[in-house]
Amino acid sequence: MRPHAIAVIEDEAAIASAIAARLTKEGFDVRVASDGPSGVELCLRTRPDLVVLDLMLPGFDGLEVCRRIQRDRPVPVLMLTARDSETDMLVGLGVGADDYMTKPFSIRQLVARVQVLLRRVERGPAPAGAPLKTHDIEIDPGRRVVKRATGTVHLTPIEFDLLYKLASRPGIVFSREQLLAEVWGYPDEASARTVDSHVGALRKKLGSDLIRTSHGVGYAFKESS
Amino acid sequence: MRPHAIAVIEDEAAIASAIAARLTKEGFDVRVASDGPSGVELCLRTRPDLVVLDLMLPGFDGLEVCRRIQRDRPVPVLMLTARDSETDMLVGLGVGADDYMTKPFSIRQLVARVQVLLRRVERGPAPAGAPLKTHDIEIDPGRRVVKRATGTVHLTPIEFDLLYKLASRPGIVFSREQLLAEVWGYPDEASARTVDSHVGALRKKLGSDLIRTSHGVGYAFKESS
DNA sequence: CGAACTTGTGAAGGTTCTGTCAAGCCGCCG
DNA sequence: CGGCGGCTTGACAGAACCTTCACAAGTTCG
Repeated sequence: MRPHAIAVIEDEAAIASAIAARLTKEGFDVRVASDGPSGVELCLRTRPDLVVLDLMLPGFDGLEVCRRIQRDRPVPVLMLTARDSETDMLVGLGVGADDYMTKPFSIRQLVARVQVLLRRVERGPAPAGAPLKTHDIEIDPGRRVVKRATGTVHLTPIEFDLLYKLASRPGIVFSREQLLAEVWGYPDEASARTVDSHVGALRKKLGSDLIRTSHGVGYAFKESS
Repeated sequence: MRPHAIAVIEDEAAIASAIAARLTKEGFDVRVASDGPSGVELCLRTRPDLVVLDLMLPGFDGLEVCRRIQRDRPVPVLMLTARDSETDMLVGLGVGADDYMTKPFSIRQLVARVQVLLRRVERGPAPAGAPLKTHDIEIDPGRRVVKRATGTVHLTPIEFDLLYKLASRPGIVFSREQLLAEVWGYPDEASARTVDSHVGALRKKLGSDLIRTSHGVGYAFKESS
């Protein structure tokens, strides 16, 4: 599986290199540009799987960059902004940004969101998100659909991500904190009990034996045999 | 399963003690230092699993502390800062901080981030634990499941941790105090007799010859032969 | 062999964790 | 604006678990 390519367009060298270093460490193929025009050029040339884009850039600003990149082809964009301004966000989302972070933010959080975004938008020629099939159940991350013998089951976005995460490593026990970090992306924005609720919802929809409770530890997807 | 050691380097006594109290309550082994030089000294001496570090310190500042600690060996750092200053964060991340919080913050949030950071690090270089296989028995810490020829055996959390500890060094006798410290984490949270109960439970479930009693000393897992 | 001490065992009691439900909040759409 | 689906949170009951205790059984050593 070829590593995901990520373009980082950010003029402050310190933050650009911090982000690039961490993403590289996570196994991504990272390219950096430090102003608007070269950022657009970089994206058109290398066709990254995801773009991390600063809103404030020399040349022309992040919104313009975002528009031009998206004109070429749809690509997930994680936008960064210095101020916590709601209008910034609205405008940003209006031109095709998929997520949004306000500085200061933690690099960890950024990595988590990048991963969530990539999975969420997983599609296209690369068969990266192969459907998982097991126990008469089929989980298709491309179409975000769950099928079983009796028909298609409707899951909410979080339910789907949670199920996919668990099913990606059958038998392995995930702690609530781990799930919050990896499925939600934001460890602090939900309490551990929230995980229980969603597990409960999944069991109600899919049957109670699909997800095993490891008392005092967490949850695991049922193993194939 | 020794408790994680955490160093807190923070000059404001109120904040330092609040953090220390909460982390201690969560089961961590906490040490506090109130200025840069003694903070570095503390870290070099006690080699904590994680450092909570204030950016603004008497002596030399948090960045310098961070650099010196990391020079010794890589250790996750959670950085605190008083102001919501962007440059602070950038520089902080540049010198190896793994996460970043702006005062005022909630202690709860801090604890959550500490746990996420520790978990993250643990999954990294030290693969938490490989499955142990011996005597027709398989102990898999990732799945928290015990298998034997006759099928899967259900163990409670402490039973599992205890068995894994003993089985990790077959033939070696562990004292009750040692087991309390390493499995329970806190020696004083249970009496030595509690260990006996759990050993009894394990024998009942797995057969009485798996765990050998060393009279007057402790218990040991059966040697391969 | 017997006393002193250690360990095995089972059950009671209290504590913590989980399953479940419903209320409240938010964003979206009509 | 009002309804709706989805997410989070808190409350509560029930389940799972841990600790402790008492006594029986075993071990050590004089």
